Amino acid sequence: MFKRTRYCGHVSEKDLGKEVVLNGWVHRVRNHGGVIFIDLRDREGLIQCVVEEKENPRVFELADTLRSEYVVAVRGTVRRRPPGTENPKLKTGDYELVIKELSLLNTSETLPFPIEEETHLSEETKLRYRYLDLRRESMKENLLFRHKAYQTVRKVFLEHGFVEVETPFLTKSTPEGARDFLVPSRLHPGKFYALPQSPQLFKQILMVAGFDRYFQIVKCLRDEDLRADRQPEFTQVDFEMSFVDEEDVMSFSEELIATLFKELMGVELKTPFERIPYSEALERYGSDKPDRRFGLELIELTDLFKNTEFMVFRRALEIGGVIKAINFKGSDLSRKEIDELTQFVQGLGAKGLAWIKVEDGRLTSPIVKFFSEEEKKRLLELTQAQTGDVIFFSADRRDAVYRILGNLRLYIGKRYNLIDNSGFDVFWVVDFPLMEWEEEEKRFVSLHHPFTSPREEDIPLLRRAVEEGALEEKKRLVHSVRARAYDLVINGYEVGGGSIRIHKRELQELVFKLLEIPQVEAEERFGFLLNALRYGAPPHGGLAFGFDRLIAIMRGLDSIRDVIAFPKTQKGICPLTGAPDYADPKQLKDVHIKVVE
RNA sequence: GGAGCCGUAGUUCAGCCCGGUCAGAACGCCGGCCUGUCAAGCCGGAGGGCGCGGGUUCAAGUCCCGUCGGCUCCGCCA
Repeated sequence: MFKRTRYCGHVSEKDLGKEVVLNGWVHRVRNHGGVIFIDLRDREGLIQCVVEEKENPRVFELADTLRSEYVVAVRGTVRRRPPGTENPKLKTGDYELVIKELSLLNTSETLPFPIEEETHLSEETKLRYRYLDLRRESMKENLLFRHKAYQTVRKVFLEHGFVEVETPFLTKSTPEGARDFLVPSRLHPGKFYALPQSPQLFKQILMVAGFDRYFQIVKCLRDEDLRADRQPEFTQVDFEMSFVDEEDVMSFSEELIATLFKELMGVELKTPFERIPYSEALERYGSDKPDRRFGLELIELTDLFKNTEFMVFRRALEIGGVIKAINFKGSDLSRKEIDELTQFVQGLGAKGLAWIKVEDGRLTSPIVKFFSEEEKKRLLELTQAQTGDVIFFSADRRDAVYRILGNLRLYIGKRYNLIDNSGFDVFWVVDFPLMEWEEEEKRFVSLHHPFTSPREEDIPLLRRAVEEGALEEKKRLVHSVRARAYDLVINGYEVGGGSIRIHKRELQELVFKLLEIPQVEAEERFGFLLNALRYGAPPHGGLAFGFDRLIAIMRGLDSIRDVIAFPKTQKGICPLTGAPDYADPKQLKDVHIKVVE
């Protein structure tokens, strides 16, 4: 075999007249009788190679047997294509390689699908033949783009004095948060390691150890249901800094993100990024990671309907709920279209979807008869409704209203192409409450994680909450405690989140107490962190970016599967390898596991 | 745990609403022709019984039930 002197995609003006050797895959063959064209492809691109029967009958004969995806080495001379035969669609389209020598390195069976962009393959086919799927231009570009992003991220961290440290994968299960993946211990029958949901505790301990600035590009594992933007194993760009406050972490994050967008895409993001309070995100968009690239904001109507005759609304008010609406302006929806949206919200758990259509300044709707003249008038004012508008209502518990209208808003935005895809909407969500009441478990849970620090001035509220006996008052106190946390949102995706952490043992114990994590359990689960906090833990904070999501957004993709080399299906299966699979009885015996049922 | 969409040649998909030449198209594949194409072209050919299992019916890709798989979403994801 002869060895490559050029990548196919790198052949250029300066190779004219020179002899080069290319190694690659036969992308396509065009046989015209006396002349054969071979599009030869490698990682860097594609170039046309040509052989004429009368010039080189021996090579021609071999070239005639080539099929798609055969692997070959060719030696030949680069020349300018004859005038009029250039291909402007190819980077190398002005040149071609005249083949002098051809070596067949391997054949290929007929492919299950063509290596081209046009065919949209089912996810299972893509993943089963991932090695072929990744030969396709866009998939290859996704991974090469991701590769460049790793390099840029490392460069920015190094410029700012961060130290790269690896943390363990075989570690300890922590309560709260996602379900852990467990690994049975062979040496300790009945005991299990947990795979890390994030390096959270280790990076805090590295701060206590004095490393001051840490980063890691690291896999995290969570055994939860999958989504287009959620895989059981995913990559975080994780960092932590000592002797800093929110501003330091956020401004460093902004520099990192802005550098990525600039160097990889030439996009200038305006820094500092805008900040919006958590409460505003929910009030206006019904989401803590709103897509602000279109309107359709939520309109508050609870007050307007406080004396309503409409039973559906009244019941919502009686349970302390709220009434909100969105106005789909100028949509002039048909009954059929409204039915489709109704079906959508029913899928979210809504009983139905109340709506009003404005026609010739009049309100048309099955529910309008329940409204007084005054209510109708004020409704038109508050929603600024005009002829052609359709207003959708949700009346329920506050969280349900946010969920239903927030998701309906997104659904309409996508369904009716309201989203402005031309740019990137990048902003921080700040002022999260530290905890919220979890009705199902009848206790408070952390919004971020239990190591997030409350604001200094809110700590007294926390202390009073611990003492408070009356639940309603306790809720009021706890809910008014703000966290020193921040989430980064781009185009409606949460791409990062972090906080200033608790660095004093006493405060950490107070938080555990409110979360009703018993002292014994706290000791058992993360006593090692509490212990570390005894020995001079510096104030610290950090953030982690969801690297897969970030890359997907930058590439304009809806699914992170397209930026992961070997992802899993929605059921957590890898069609390429067949994982997960049954274990060999011997292996199970080694790790002291007996499978029941 | 739940909702929705989808599953028909190697691939992408039409046919399903209104059961009865409905088993089709394109690409790919195989053979032939062809000296400038680049999604080459022209001629010819092979290839599936409609994810799987029940049921309804004289008759089922087509209707019903169940099940498996893919996708999207809710729950879940500190």
